[in-house]
Amino acid sequence: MGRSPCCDESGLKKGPWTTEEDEILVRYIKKHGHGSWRALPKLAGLNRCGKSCRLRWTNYLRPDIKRGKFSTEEESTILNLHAVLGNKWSAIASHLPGRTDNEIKNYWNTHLKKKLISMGFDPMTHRPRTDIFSSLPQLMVLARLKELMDHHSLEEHAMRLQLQAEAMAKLQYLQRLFETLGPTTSSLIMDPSTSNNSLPNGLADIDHQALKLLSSFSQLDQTSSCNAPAPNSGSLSATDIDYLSNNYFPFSHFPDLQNDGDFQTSPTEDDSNSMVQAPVPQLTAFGQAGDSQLANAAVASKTNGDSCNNSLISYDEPSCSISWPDIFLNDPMFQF
DNA sequence: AAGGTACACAACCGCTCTTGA
DNA sequence: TTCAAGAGCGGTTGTGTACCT
Repeated sequence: MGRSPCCDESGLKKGPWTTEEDEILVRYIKKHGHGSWRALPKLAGLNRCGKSCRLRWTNYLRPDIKRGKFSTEEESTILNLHAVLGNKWSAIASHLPGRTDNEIKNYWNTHLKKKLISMGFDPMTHRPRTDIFSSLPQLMVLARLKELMDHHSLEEHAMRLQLQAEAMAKLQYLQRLFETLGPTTSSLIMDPSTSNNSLPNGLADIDHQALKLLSSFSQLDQTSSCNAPAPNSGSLSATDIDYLSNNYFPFSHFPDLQNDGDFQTSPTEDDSNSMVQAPVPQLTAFGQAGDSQLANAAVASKTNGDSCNNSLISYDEPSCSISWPDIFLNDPMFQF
């Protein structure tokens, strides 16, 4: 291709636009439409290159542009879409009426990326950072500092921290375990038709090990709404998984460390009650997303008001993605 | 009050993709 | 099929402003 840039002619103005220039551009486009951007500056009487005019119009002057702060719902939508699309700002912008790709890109770089990093997630992969354990003690201490000051003695809190750190380590280990097992096993586990507590030969030991780990969580934090009975020992059934995902995790604000998406929760009407009691962050399993699915994702995260269910989006062909429920976005722990 | 620093956001740059001759 | 113009996209930079020392 190799084409010289449109703006390399000398004498054309660069830099910030003045209100006068804005008025000229808006007046011209309202009257004539933009037509050929390259020809526009000359016709409108602007000493700018066509590209600069186009950018100014599309990113700033267009009448349908929504300005002002991003809402929590918009944040959630951006996070969900970014988890699937990556830095496809224009594609993300197409699901946020009135927002430009440039605006979303800037907002991501200045706010959301930092927020994810502070939560211990890689902003590109949306997965827990592998070095999370290096900062785990600090994170735990910070997160619970206020609670410590308000409610607990030092000794009591130290014990709780220790137990929860241990649980976190186990949780991470469990996650790796499921990653190792791979999607086939995961889907077997999650498939209701396999709820007869069976797994392929050779996996039973690992499964049993995982269950033991999970069972140990129930003893860590009796106060975190673990009123339901512990699951039976043996293989993980779909019922067990439901139970575990709704009741077991002691961290009310810690995301499910789901990695490979075939291991997905499939909430039912009945589940919703227990979720209210135990607000465990939920998974989003995006399909091999076509635009309609992405649109659904955006709509779902916008229209569902309940913070616990806000990100309960599932598709026929789950892939891998963590969603970002409003519970994080609203959590003072992650405000900065 | 002055200088330094960090942050937010508008704008630019350079590349790729699309389209039409 | 080739080539050039037009348009779009994502990454980066520049600038204004708020905050801190």
